[in-house]
Amino acid sequence: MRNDDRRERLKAALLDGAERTIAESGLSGLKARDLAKEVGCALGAIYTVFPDLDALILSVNLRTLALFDRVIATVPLPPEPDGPPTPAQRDAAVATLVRLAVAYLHFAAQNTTRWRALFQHRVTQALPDWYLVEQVRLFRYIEAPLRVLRPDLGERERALLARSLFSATHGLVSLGLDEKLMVLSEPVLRGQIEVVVGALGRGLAEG
Amino acid sequence: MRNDDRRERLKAALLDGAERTIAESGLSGLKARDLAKEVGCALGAIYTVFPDLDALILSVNLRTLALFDRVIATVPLPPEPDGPPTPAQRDAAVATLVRLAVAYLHFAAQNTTRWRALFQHRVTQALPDWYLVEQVRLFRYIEAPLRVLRPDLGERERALLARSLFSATHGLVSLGLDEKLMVLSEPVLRGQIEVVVGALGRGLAEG
DNA sequence: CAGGTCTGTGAACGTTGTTCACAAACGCAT
DNA sequence: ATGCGTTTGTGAACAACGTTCACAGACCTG
Repeated sequence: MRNDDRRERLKAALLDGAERTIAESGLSGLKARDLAKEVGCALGAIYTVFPDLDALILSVNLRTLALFDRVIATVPLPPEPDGPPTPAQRDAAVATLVRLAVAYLHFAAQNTTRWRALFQHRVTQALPDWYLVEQVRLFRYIEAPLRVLRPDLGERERALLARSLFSATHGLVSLGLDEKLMVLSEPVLRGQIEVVVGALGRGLAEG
Repeated sequence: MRNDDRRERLKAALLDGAERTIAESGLSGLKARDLAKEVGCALGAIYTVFPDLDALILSVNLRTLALFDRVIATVPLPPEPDGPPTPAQRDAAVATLVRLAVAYLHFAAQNTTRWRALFQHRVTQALPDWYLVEQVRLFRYIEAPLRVLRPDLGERERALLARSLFSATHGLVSLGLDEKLMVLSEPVLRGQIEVVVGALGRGLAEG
């Protein structure tokens, strides 16, 4: 029992260390030897807890997703009317979409490297189930305002559209914060998100 | 002179080989030793033409951008009315935006690995000027229909909005073709792009 | 053709992630 | 408490990578 305990503590220490390093220097800054030195274990000890560094990174990414989930959960969702929405309800739903997108931007801007690791990390083998489950959970937040804007859509179509709205927002944030194109400041980027997501929401409602 | 000639031929051979390898196995499949063997030169010869592999990749990426430019140039752009646009002109502009986005999707789907290399490749140092110039050139295609939809915007605001529209479309395509979320088929993705970019265009016009 | 310059060569270097024979620590029965 | 089998952590060793560099050979020039 004492042994399992140590194993758990080693795992936690590795996750903490890896998270800190990624937050500080990005994914490419994570080196097996440095990490071992940081947590005070042997190089090989890492591989007694995780099959490889990819699995470790995936676990760190899960932490990031959970952190984001706690942030996004604070965005108030609109009540869902039964019939076709009134103009005011429509505007409220659009505003919710914008708030969700801005929350995403804010999180990405405040946790740039950790957030980048979520997407920068290319996967070699199939992703574990818990990773996909967490993703679907996050999409549900988008589905609520969509139910107001497009009550005509079926469950499946709405889920697909939610994913697309996330993808579009992610593109805005991702390329906005990327050095590859010119980096935009968060306020400018927020303005663009308000314009684009706002237009998107209004366009969806009338379509 | 004969010497410069050989140098040019070596450069072209390296670019061809690297392009082929990237198209076949992605960025991570590009290895200095394999490339040298493929083009029949010594390992060190690569570094007489390019300072490092990053520069080589950047040159391959420029080729990809040029290839895409030839594709996107075939999309017909709407004539630009002087005053406020008629509803028909507005619809035509929206249709152009959708066509541009679909062309982007189609190119990405047909040249997946080459296209991925454009964004997967994280840059360490500042990007060369010619790279940025090419990017701006591509944004111009989006600016034309925007001029119809939003004649009220200034040059700078319109350029920014064009960039944002590209970013949103890129997000749709990028995550749509990514294995990290579930991969969508090109037809499904095209449908989503039509819905989202269409709504976006209409929402922009009325806003 | 001789001399100097430039260029391609591939062995060698430093850094990676990952493995594995061995030693140390642990748990349990005596 | 003590001994013994098992499990666990160790870090040297391995393979693969990008990059460098002393040297040998090819090239141009007088």
